[in-house]
Amino acid sequence: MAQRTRRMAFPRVVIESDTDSESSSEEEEEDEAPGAVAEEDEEEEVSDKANDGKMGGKLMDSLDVKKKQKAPITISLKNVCKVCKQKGHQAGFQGATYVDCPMKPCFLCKMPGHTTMTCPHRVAVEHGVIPAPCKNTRKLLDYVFERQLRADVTMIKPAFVIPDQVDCAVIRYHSRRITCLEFHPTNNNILLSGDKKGQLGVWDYVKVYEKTVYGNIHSCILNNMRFNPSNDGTLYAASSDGTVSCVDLETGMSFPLMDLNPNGWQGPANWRMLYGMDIIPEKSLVLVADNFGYLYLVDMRSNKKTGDAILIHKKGSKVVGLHCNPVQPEILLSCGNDHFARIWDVRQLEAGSSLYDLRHSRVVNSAYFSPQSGSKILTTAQDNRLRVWDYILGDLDSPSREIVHSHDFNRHLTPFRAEWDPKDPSESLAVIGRYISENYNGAALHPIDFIDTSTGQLVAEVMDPNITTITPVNKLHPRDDVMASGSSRSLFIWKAMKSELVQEVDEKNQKKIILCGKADKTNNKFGGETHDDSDVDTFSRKSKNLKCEKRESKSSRSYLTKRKR
DNA sequence: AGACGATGTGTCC
DNA sequence: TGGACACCCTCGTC
Repeated sequence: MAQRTRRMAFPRVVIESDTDSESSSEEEEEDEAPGAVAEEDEEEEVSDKANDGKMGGKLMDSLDVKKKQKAPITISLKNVCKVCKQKGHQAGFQGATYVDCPMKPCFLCKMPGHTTMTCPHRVAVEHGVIPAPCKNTRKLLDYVFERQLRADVTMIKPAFVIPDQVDCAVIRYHSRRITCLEFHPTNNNILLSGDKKGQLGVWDYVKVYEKTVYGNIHSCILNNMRFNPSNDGTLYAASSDGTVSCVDLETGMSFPLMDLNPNGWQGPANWRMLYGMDIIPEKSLVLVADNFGYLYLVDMRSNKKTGDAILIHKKGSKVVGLHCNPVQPEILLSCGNDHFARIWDVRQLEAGSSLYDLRHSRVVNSAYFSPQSGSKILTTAQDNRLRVWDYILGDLDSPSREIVHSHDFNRHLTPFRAEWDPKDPSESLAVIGRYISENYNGAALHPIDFIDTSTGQLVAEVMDPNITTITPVNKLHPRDDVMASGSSRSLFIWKAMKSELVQEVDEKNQKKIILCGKADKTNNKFGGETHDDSDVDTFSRKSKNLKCEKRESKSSRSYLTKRKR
């Protein structure tokens, strides 16, 4: 076409690296014919001798000559791929669909040869389920063993209940992104939220208006919270400021249980940050771990550290998660940046004394025992895989299952953590936010995924067209069919209800969306117009009108990749 | 509307 | 071992 002849008339741009190579760019350029490209080509000035498109000594010489002559060489990068910087294709959004760079391995499963869009773990091949080698090689004794070990866990999977409708929300509630959530252990309607600034939110989501943010407890990231088992009016919080605080929820008054930076800022090599935390009520112990690989035990009665810090992960690496077994609280599961999750016996803790080391290929964001029997383990790693071990007393050398799931974005977002549904009697349902977006009816949304960890199947993808931000923090209620989500600075409560019921409830009580903070543009599309500090919008069921239809082809996909044995 | 920057991890030298 | 730099679809602010 005209555009092409024009292109031919201008010298080809040669970028100064030899990677702009070979045949691929030539062929692909012919396919691509946006009008703007030709225009932009006019910006490109390259020496005449570069016409053959090959980089060689001659060309380098000529470039040198040009440099000496101070002739400006401008190279427009507008029509190169922003991912690989090569010509002939463009990565990025086309409408609400993100097109991947074909030169990179799949961003979802990390394997070369295809892109995220065509990844077998994303696209349904047969009724949405990838045939997996589910050969059952378990022996009879295994079943006897399992029944003894998990006597109270039903073997028959009940229907999963998915909280999939936004019931109420506080938009821009926190001043920084939300990092952790916790439901009150006895008061069903209270949600606690921590943020990157160290602030603690207390919200009664049934009364909706009753909300507080305590701002003076920590000076930076609130990483984990646990309730005091002997007084549910107080909460322990571990923060990147190096302290564990004990907070009175009524007053917001707090005192530090432990401060690892008593002398203040002594440079990054000395600043200790606390990440993982859990509690052993029977021993009145708070366990916390820091960014240098050490575990600390704090006595809740004396509020004093007991014993020395113990190196539980690679020296200098962050320990991001601690979880005590619900049945055997002395059995501790830790995980961190050294690519391991480790099982420990708290009664005989010393460096290198772990009972098992569960190897991962990248950083482990979280590791949890199953909530009722404590006999399974679920980990989230930054290699885009969830791993499940079905028995802690079985073979732990490799996971029973690896489930490919998009959650690897680690910077600028709170790390994704897959968590068990505490109410699921079969201990198989888990929830985790998804990083990668999907095109739902023209909107790019990041769903919250419910995954059956016993099969790898995606049970539900929950989203609302008004929530366009990623939702990395999700907590299922310990007793009610309710889920809390933290997305950026906002909190959402989801309920499991039939949509008519939601509508009915909303008509009775419409004011369930609270808008806080500045009213500038935001990705959360709830509201629109708002006023100063805090205002209330009708939950106008914009979301209902916009309610997205699931894409037919992907309505039941599986992320299962590998099943052992 | 577009630019910028706060940020963590991996890889290279 | 440590510094420099590269990063995929962020998100809020100016």
